Amino acid sequence: MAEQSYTCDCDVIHEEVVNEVKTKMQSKEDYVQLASLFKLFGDGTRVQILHALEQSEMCVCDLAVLLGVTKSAVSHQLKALRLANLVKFRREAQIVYYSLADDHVKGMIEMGFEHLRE
Amino acid sequence: MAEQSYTCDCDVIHEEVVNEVKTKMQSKEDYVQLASLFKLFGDGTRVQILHALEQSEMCVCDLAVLLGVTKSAVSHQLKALRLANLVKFRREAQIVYYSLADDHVKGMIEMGFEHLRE
DNA sequence: ATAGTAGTTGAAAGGTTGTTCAACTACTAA
DNA sequence: TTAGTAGTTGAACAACCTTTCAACTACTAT
Repeated sequence: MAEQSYTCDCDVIHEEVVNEVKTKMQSKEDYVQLASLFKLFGDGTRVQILHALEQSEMCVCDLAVLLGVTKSAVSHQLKALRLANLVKFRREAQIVYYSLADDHVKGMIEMGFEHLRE
Repeated sequence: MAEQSYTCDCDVIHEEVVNEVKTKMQSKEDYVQLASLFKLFGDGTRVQILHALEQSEMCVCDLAVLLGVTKSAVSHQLKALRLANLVKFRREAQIVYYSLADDHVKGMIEMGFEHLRE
């Protein structure tokens, strides 16, 4: 068989399988984007914030007290969650109330906890 | 009200809400464990491996060719996935075949892609 | 036994990430 | 206006993560 320009360091062992699977795969960028989403759930503080907001909308100070971290740390994480459209917020005087943007978050966290219980 | 030893840098604004939410929260370690699970989906290479194995069991070289990375990189990531019981494997002569450990993985990835499409 | 391929592993290097700190804005109350 | 609290932000630092490289094990075939 003709030589191919592999970017890896080994031969194809099951070429048909690889080709078949290749047709089912999404683009590289899609996976990077998907990974970025999961990454947001991949931090103890952030996942706590998300689970807390599942129970009730809360302001930055409430979250800081609940988690035992600084306002700044919470605010930084909320910004990341905001940019990914996982949380939304409303301002009332000086206080900014955060809440979950939709129900996907709840489903993700439930599914995660389920896997751990198994 | 009596002074409390807060580990954060602000006052409780909505004490009842915080106390109510606190009763619904899991332990800190539970969130750390949950975050560790999500962290595994939070890397482009790993999430590609998982999605590929959703289609068919494959050996390390197949995966390396499919993703365009070295055997070593794939093997390192597979080890992490193995330790978290997300994938299982069987050896046949020199070849080690990997596959998904259960159906939770499929559900997680589906839910993630769904959120991105929204 | 020898050579070859599949796969694993530990260390090193570079990049990414999370928290802290200090300075800032936004809004309120006197 | 002034003081005070809520919240945000950027820089810096430390911790962590991913890939690469080189050396290794496991198994096969001659």
